[in-house]
Amino acid sequence: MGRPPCCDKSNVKRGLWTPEEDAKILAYVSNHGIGNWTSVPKKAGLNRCGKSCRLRWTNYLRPDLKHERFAPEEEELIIKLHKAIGSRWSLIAKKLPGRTDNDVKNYWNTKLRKMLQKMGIDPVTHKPFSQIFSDFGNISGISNTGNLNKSLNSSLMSKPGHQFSSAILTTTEPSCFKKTMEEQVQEYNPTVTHPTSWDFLAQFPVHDTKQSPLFFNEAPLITPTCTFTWSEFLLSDPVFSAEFQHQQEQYDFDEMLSPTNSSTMAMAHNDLSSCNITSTGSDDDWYLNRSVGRSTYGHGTVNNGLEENNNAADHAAYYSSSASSFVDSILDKDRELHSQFPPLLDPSFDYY
DNA sequence: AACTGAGCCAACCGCCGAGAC
DNA sequence: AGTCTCGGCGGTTGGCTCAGT
Repeated sequence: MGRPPCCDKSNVKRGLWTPEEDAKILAYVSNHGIGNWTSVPKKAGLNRCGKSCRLRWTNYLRPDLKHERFAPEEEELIIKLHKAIGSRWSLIAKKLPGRTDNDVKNYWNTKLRKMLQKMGIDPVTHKPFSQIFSDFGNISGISNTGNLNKSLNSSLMSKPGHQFSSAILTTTEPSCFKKTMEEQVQEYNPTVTHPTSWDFLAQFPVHDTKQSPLFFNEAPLITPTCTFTWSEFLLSDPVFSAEFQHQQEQYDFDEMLSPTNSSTMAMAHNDLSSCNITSTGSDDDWYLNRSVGRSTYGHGTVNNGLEENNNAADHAAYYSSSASSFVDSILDKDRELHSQFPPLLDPSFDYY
């Protein structure tokens, strides 16, 4: 039969590693090098699974690891590579010396993904939300609802509680997706000649009119089982997101990687250049080469926002710069909504 | 001071392909 | 040939920290 198991899973220590355990791993590796991890716990005097030892070494104890914060150029490279190859963290980490796949994955999930969402960019497709909804508006056949469902659920509704219910986004309930956005809005309100995503959303019944104003606390809206965040939809709307769109269009990684740019950008460029096909010609390398360098991101404001230490300040400045017009836009749009869809809104929420 | 919730990250889980037996 | 583990990987979770109330 096969090999014996590496350890008794039920009889090994789990959880956080102590400094003493780390010291044992380090001492063992320095004396014997990296070999068969299965035998490491026994030889090093540890009551741990070999797999756990390998992970501890790989993700934390390796001497070549960086433990400081991610640099702006690292952030940019992660975003660019993620756009190119998706969540293949080990491949991305290989392009970031001193970083592990776990590091990159954690950083993406806790920082970069949220940052892109705040900027109105779908972290899965790396497209502006408005474009997704534009594409969505053009969907006329049932065949595309699966992709739409995946895209919406994975990007816009990243939180568990922020998902479209299957009652809305499945092929078994296609009524609202068999027609285009325009068709549905105009069917509901023929006076709307050029419906936006806002108009499309407005046709759905309000969930609970006793709740506080929907715009400012992201209350569930569409149906009792169908929730989303207002801010994300506002970003997707052509009216509200005009400024965001402008910034996104300027966020062009191709230009960012231009040799004429700063040394930081040149550094990223050099790193990316190493992604190109080599003599080994692996599929992964081909994938990287094929995809990297064709991003449509802009740069400038967004680029500044990527800098860790200045992140909060830059984002605050970025958002506040358009705050008044943004609020005005909301109020204007709400007035319009009141006039076009009076049954949908509770008059008690007249907050302007 | 106590509580709460969000952010963060180390560690675990489960799957897969390769290879040992 | 079949069964099993190893090593690698991406996804997820548990628990710690800290800011806000």
